[in-house]
Amino acid sequence: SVLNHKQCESYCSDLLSRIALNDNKAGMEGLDRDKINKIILETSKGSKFYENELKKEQQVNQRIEKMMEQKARITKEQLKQAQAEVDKLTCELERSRELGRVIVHVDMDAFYAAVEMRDCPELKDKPMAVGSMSMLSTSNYHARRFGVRAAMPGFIAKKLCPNLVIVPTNFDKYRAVSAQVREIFSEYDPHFMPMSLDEAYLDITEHLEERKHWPETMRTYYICDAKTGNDADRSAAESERDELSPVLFEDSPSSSPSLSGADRKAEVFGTSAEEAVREMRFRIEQKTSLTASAGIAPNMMLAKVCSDKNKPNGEYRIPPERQVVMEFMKDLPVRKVSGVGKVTEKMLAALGIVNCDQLGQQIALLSLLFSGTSWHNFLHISLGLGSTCIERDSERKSMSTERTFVEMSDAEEQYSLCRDLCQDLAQDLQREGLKGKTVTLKLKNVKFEVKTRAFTLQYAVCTEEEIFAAAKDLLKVEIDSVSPQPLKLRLMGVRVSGFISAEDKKPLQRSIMGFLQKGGSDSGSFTQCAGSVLKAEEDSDGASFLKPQATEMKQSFFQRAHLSNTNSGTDTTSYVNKPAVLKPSFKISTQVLPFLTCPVCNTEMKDVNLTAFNNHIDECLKGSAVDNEPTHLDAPKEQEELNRKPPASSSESRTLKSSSHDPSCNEEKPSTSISVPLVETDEDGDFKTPFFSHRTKTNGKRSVLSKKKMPVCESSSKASPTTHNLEAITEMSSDSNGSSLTCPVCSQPQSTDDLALFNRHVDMCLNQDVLLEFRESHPPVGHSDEPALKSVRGQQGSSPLPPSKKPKVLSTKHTIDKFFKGNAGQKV
DNA sequence: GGGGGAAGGACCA
DNA sequence: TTCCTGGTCCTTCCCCC
Repeated sequence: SVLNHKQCESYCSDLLSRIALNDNKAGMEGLDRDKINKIILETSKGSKFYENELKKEQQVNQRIEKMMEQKARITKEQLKQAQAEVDKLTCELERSRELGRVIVHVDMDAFYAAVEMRDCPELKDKPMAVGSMSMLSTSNYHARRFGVRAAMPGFIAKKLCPNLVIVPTNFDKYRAVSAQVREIFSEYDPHFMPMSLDEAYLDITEHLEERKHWPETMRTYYICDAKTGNDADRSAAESERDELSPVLFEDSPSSSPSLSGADRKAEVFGTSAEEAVREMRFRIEQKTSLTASAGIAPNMMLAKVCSDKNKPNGEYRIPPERQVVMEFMKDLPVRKVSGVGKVTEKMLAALGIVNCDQLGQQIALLSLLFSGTSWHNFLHISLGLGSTCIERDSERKSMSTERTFVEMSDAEEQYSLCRDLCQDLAQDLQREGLKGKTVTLKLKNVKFEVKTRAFTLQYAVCTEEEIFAAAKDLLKVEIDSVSPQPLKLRLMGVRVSGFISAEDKKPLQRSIMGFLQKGGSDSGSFTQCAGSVLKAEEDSDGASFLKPQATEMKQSFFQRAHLSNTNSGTDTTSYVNKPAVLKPSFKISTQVLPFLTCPVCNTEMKDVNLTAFNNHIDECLKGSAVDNEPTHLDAPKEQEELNRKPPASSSESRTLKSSSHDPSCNEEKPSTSISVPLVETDEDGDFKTPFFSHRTKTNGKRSVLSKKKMPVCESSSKASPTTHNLEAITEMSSDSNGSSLTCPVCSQPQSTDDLALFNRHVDMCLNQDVLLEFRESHPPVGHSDEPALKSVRGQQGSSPLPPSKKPKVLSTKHTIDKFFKGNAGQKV
């Protein structure tokens, strides 16, 4: 309402470049673009999608503005220097120009649509498309005359062509046809490079060499009987052209133009590249009743452009001569080149560059405005250069799955969907035997804004649990970041990337059980145990909080565990007696261990199930926190009960966390872990205990245990939650008259006549180096000078972690990490 | 300053 | 009423060593 007419026009023209018809496709020449664009615009206008496209367009315009400002600042001298550099590079590129390879790009014509038309001949003469009302995958050439094309929503296509028939996709069918086509490709190049179900690059150089010596019989193909598929026994009548080209494109050339008589039965193909490719297309057509187009050139870039030249059912060849290549490139619009999309096209157009000839003339300028990668690419294009080596067996870099749905605002539903996606992805990964380190969550909100949030683990993962453990934390941060408003999503995706190489796939890490078992043989890799044995520490609401550090922590723990175990030959059972100190944030599995001592009530348990042990500790902590009294159950009785108990659900398990009973406690504040030891330092921050002499950067405040009860959540600069927590534990461990206390580290009863003495004992029990580092890097929660976590992307709207979530388990990471580092090979 | 992770975006079929 | 899915690569920002 505030825009004037001119601005409106400008906005519309801006938008047109983004959502207007892209007629850069075969079969779409000479359309009434204005009319089509008007319909597209009217149908789209006002939608969230439209608004988002407008926003993106404005961003591109800003980029262009910046670029133009930059251009205005370029001096003649700079340009001259740049030109010299470009000339030098051009000479080098010319010297290394390779014209000796014969590269072919084969592309099936309107593939999905053609398959559907083949299988349902009544569609042949109708405008049709494959896809849904939301999105079309492809359209036939009848539909293209109406402006209907791939990547267009079906409802817009229906506006353009009300009679359009939309057929749902059937990928199993397309895959089967694709396999047939690929069989033929492999006969011309066994190492061909498939790009998708319907296209591939081939290097037929070797084939042509051999082909030269082939007798005619090896280059003769009989016309297939379309009814029986038998290509050895055919009558002349069955070889009518209708059967040769049964499906599509009445105007297109046949792949067998020489066949034009009643006695046509066989086709003899020559030895040239064109003939070999025509033969290949002929065979594809005979085998599948579908047509393909092809480009033949000295490199992949040119071959790709050529395959589009005579679509459908045609081929085009650029001979291996520099002059011809340059001539071909001269008038070629930059947008025809693979890799130049609408944004690049628009930016180049702003500089007056539309075709490749203009591109070549402006490389010096481009070298000052674009990145090195970009302008090098432009230079290659302008010279008609491209890859001459088809990358064989290139490895997959990532795998993902995503789903679009109607608006979803319910967090529980979102977590559930997230798990489903992780499950699907895990199955795909396992099917291909892949494991990756980076888990990425992709979210698209109802405004069509896309966000990706990634976390890189230290070890590769592939199971549903492992992937979900990371993905759900990423999701939680996003949900929390808009809380109390709901996160309104329309798409969610999960990706795993950073695949490990074959040699890395060997299990390097022992599982926690392997670690805990006496002389235990490794039961598997870390990744196997990570999902099933370990669980991220869980928040009171049952969902784990986001903590990339936590995952790192888990891994550090295992790494250390492994190192200490394998490097030193430590008796692993020696750790078993003190599991609570080592891994307070972990849920422990159902493995039965011979001997465990509860660090809270000091009960010894024999042959106890670890989950049950965990539950016991939870109960002890809970009971103590609520009652402020130690929980002392009759050990044998309790053990019996524990062994009967089923494993706790992940949402219930909060191992070794003390919970707050202070009504003033902000629920955002994390409950704290007992993992961080107390440290006693002198005024300079040096440790008082004799065997630690590091100087700390902290203020040297002395942490002491006091009998005075302090609320766990009351975090201040005076007392860290760690102090409170240990205090709580200590209180829990004291007997009723307070004359003795159980050390939470060594579990030995200690006299409490002198609390300072008890404090010192605890200090001695702990590796204080741990706390030193912890305190240096992680000030207590709520500390006034706590640094705010910075957003990774700064201005780009990424969500910083909620401050309250940060230090929860960082302590554990350092504790455990350092603990093992400092105690490798020692008994704890 | 370089390496590497995270996030966003361009581009492709 | 309704604008996908799955992939690669590049750029930018930021942190850490």
